Amino acid sequence: MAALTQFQLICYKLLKRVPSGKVTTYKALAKAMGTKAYRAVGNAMKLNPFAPEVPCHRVVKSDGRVGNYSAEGRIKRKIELLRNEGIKIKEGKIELKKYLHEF
DNA sequence: CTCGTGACTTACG
DNA sequence: ACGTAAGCCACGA
Repeated sequence: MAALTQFQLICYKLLKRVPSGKVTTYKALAKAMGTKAYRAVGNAMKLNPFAPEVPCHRVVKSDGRVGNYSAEGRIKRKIELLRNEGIKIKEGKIELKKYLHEF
């Protein structure tokens, strides 16, 4: 059962705001919630009880790299999903200039 | 409370 | 560009 904390709920809520075809970074996410818990944000994604509801695959690292992914297929799956949304990826990297969504 | 872990970031060499 | 170190926060044991 989901024994969620406030921190998690905020992460998911913000993440749901990200439209399809766009991505966000852990940094932007943490900043939007008023904290520097970049790592904690990642932990929240890992927990992700709202799997398809929360587009955790749209969260990438601040340098444009895909980062990690806990679901089946790991990073491969994440890239596939992003590509499916119309996002082009270069050697595991994303053009943040083009796809970065700011809150 | 202290400690270890992590889907991170930045700085330095 | 690459690897390492330090900093940062949340969570479970």
